[in-house]
Amino acid sequence: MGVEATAAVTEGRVTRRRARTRADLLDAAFAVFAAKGFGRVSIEEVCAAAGYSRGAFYSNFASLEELFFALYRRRADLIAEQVTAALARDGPGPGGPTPDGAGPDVSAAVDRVAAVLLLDRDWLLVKTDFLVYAARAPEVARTLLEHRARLRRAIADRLSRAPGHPALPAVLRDADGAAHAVVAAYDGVTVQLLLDRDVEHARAWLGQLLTALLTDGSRTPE
Amino acid sequence: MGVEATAAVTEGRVTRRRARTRADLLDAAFAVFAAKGFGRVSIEEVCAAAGYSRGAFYSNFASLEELFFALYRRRADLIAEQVTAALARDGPGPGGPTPDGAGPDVSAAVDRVAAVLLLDRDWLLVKTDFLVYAARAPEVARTLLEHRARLRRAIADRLSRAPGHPALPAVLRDADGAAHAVVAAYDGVTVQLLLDRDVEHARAWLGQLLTALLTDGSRTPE
DNA sequence: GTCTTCCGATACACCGCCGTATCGGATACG
DNA sequence: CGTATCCGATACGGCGGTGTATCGGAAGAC
Repeated sequence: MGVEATAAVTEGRVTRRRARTRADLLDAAFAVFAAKGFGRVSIEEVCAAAGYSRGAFYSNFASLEELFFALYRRRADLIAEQVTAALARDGPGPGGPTPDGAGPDVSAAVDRVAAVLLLDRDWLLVKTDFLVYAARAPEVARTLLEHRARLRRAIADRLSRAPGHPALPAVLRDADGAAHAVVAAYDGVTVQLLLDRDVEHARAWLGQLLTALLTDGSRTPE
Repeated sequence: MGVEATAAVTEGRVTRRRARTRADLLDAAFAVFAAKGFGRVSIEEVCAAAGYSRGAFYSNFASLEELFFALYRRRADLIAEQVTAALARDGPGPGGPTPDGAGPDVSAAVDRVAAVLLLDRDWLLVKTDFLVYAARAPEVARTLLEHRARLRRAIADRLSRAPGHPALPAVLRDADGAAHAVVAAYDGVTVQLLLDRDVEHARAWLGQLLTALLTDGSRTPE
């Protein structure tokens, strides 16, 4: 993202050192949050991990929550980008056009998306912390809901653009319903993955689930 | 489980007042945890909410985590009981034998289970806190995984006992796979419910999801 | 190169909470 | 009803973290 750079340029004065420290703090915070969980982390710990003093922290953030939000937003936007990219990049590529039988090339897209979403355990941990936080703070929940809605829209778009999408089971009314289902499946698999730490299994399992959801149940991929 | 009661009887002395205090502390802790989240709660807060001093706490628990575990176990066992009960109580009851077309009377069982599982928001909050905790503590995760496995077994049993279970989509290999899917769907819906607080929607949505998963996709319930 | 501006390190006062030790009163038992 | 036992309230010392105010030094402007 060039956001920071442009901001640095446009914001009149400030920058360079400051941007660096801020980024360092965010990175360190991510690691610490992932390891111990937000709510078990003190400002001092973050500063220590980043190699700065508390003065630096208070100069950049008003509270630990503010940092947490910034951290989440940064990463969430990045992931969203990657997902939409993974959804966009398709069509009959050089690798061969949808050789599988489980549906249109939706299956390939599913695999790519699953790879992006389930890759980073630390992110899943932090994300779940954020969920727990949002569950008790309605305004924060709004943010998260909007983010999820954005993702769903991307998925729904992709699904309705798919060649064979009439294969959708009737219970999920439209592409939007299907997108809801995809997100739910993703969340469900995430929970299991957080507990058993078996990424391979999770990925395969998510694939199966999505296949079961998105394709006509009468199909048998084998 | 009658563990507490038997323990009280068999453990020679102690009891009455003590059991009361312990129960009070657990109840108060549940409320406080649900409201603020484990990790944002101090021992003092729990004691204050329960109307006891810290001395009472340390006389009954060694740490806040110990209380948290006891609390979770108590409630989780209770829920598990209710779920298995909801699964067991079926067959063509007085209300009419499975008038719907979405599958065997599995559908009715699904509704009952969904009612039990999604009813209490406070429990969902505490449960998610516990998940987050377990995600970072492998031994705790083991406990949770076993609990989930128990639930899955009950579900799988119920599914394989169902009249029309050949309707299962082929992607979910067997009844156990289907049970996995059910749990995943439940977890997914839980996440959404935690954010939007729409219980009605969640219940209906879980029903749809499970129907889409468990019945042949070619079916159209209308 | 100087000067201004800004950033982050240090020092300080403070508070909340923890864990323990002690003690008075409640509780069960004979 | 007396007594031994247990339980929980209170008091204490201490630690860790917070937020602020001050100051020295780096970074950019000219």
